[in-house]
Amino acid sequence: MAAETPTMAFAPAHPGAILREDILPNIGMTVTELAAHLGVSRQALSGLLNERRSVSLEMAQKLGQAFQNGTRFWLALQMQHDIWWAERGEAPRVAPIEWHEDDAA
Amino acid sequence: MAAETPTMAFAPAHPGAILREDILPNIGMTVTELAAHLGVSRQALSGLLNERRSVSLEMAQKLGQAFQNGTRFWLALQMQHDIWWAERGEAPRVAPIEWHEDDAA
DNA sequence: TCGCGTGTAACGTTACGCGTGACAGGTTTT
DNA sequence: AAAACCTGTCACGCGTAACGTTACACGCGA
Repeated sequence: MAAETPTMAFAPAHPGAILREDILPNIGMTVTELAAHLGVSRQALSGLLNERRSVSLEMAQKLGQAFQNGTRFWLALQMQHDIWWAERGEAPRVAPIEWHEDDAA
Repeated sequence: MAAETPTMAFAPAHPGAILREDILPNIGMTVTELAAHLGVSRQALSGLLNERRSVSLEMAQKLGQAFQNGTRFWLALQMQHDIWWAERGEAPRVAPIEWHEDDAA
């Protein structure tokens, strides 16, 4: 797999993209209805769908319950996305610290 | 594996705990020195070590560079920790939405 | 035309990571 | 004993970000 590869060709999908492209078309609900169902504002869901907001812990919980794929699925998706972009910008550049793993159990 | 198990016996270690117990004792640096090395305030590092703050994206980048284990290591640790606690509190409780995966490629 | 779904901007609230300044207790060094 | 250092923690202000509410605009189908 390529998860640990330093440079990926393109950014991992934003959670909102997954929701918009893979899920929304298959549940027969409008954005307004889904928002109400999740217990969030229509704007909050819209912002996520259009990738203007990140998936928060609370949002991840709600999505995970609604679609039965758990909190971790959505949060990991967001993390993946964040890391990719973080590695593009100017990294803080910290000098490595040489150290040895502790062999004690 | 037990990662997806609904209920784990105890909480995954806080990132600060890993840093405090596994790393700090093996690098021969004081908290003050490490903070300076990372380019963060002593208070910020102290808060993390004592598990009063979470690992931010920026902090994860710095730790990952310093200890050569990457941003993802620290961020995933924090995520694991957050999820565990989120599942303990009162979940938002959202009704499941039945849906079918899209079979189209 | 009217109603509905959607995107978006503006405003205030809340939460949190962070830096700086400051104080206290403990340990080491002189 | 006194000075120097390490560490934890509190207070303050700042910047950022998610969220709800209100409001406006556009598109589409009835």
